[in-house]
Amino acid sequence: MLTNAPRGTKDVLPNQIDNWIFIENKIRNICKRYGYEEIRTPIFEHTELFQRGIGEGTDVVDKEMYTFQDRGGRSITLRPENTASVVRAYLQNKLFADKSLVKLFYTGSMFRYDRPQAGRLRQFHQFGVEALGEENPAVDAEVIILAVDFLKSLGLNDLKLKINTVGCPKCRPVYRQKLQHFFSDKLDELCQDCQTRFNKNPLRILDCKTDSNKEFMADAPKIKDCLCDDCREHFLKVQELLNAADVDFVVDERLVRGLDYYTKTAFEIQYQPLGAQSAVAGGGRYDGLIEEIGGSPTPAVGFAAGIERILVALDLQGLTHSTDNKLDAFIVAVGSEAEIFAFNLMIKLRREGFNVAMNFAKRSMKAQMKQAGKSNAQYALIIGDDEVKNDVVTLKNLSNSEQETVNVEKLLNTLNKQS
RNA sequence: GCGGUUGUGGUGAAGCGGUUAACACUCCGGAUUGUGGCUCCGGCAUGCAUGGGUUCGAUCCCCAUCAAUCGCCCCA
Repeated sequence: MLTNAPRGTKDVLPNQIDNWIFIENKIRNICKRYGYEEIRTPIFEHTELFQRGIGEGTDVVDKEMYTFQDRGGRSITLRPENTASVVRAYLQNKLFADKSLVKLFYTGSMFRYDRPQAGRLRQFHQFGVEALGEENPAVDAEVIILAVDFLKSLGLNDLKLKINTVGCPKCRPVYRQKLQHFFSDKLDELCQDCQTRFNKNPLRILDCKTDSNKEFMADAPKIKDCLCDDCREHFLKVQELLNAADVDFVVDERLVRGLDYYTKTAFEIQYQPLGAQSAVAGGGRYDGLIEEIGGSPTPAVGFAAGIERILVALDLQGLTHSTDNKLDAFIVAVGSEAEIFAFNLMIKLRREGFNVAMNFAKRSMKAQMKQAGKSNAQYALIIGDDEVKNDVVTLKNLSNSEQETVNVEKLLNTLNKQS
């Protein structure tokens, strides 16, 4: 057990790091272009922040949070998502004072006590964006387009953008009620899960895998028939802007977000080959959250994307990245005097800016040469008694096997010419 | 939280209730004196996720635990 990482956690090993850096670079790059600034919030917060922000009754809050008492008796929770924290930071630091629209992005670890499976971890990483302070649907569109452009810039194909509107506190309750009314006499025809959804979140019944193809579903009330004027116009405007920007999307009336704070626009980007965990990014507008957390009413939009899922998707598409850090030279040293000479030379060369390595295991010359060959170095620098005596090194070009004996000055010249 | 499948060395893996746990790759060593990439030779699991149990005997059977994976749920 000692040698096993806790369930649902993963080491990112050196051979994977280049993929992460590739993604992180794309994130910084696109956020800069779109005018989003990076923010880093604590990895844990007061439990109450998430309870209030995400909402009691949601799965995330009810059964997926890593919550514990710290030594001072406070209830602390490892963040299951970052929107609530960003909003908290926005309020605490009065970022709203600087400008009316504050645009932020983040990346980092999130924690959810879920049953792990492919693309679902207990510690996972999200990249997300939050635009706080503007109700204009153009911001919804901007955020969605940013997400799409980001994923495309990674080289992903076959992405599917789904959008919907979930209404606002004015019209959603109306819809909710209509749904409940509609299903009230069909309860016994619904599956177990849907019977609990009936009270908890009737919108989800529409999305149920087992029930959604039942005949009467077609007659279920549609949200678009219940929207208030404001929400309807908002949604149309978002679609208009997406069309204008040449972003393909489908309106999916069954798309419902699991977190309480969403209003109006909801969207999700799927990468189908991922299977059950196909959502690589999801988000929407949350005009009520900031007030819920104690600020003055402030509209906002955002999304989050799952880095690990993106990595799986990249892998499925064969888009792996590696930047091999090629060695300029590998030093082969035989004998204890030569070893010291070689070590000093290695340090000197590194200080000159070269990428140099040597073997510390006192292995045979043959073995060291083998290692030099495998290291992909340009040159092997061979140092034995003779070289030490004459203060020179034998420089062997590993690709054409030519070698010559040179002094350190000449060595620097040759290496410089190469790089 | 529920259900299915799986778990053999650094890796990919074969294997059977009974004793040297195939094979390939990687890795390590060697093929005369200070030289790699090819070739050849040799070495590398007292151990078959962990802990119990059944049995004369278990890596192969049973149970539990842990983990991975797939689906449900949820979501990124």
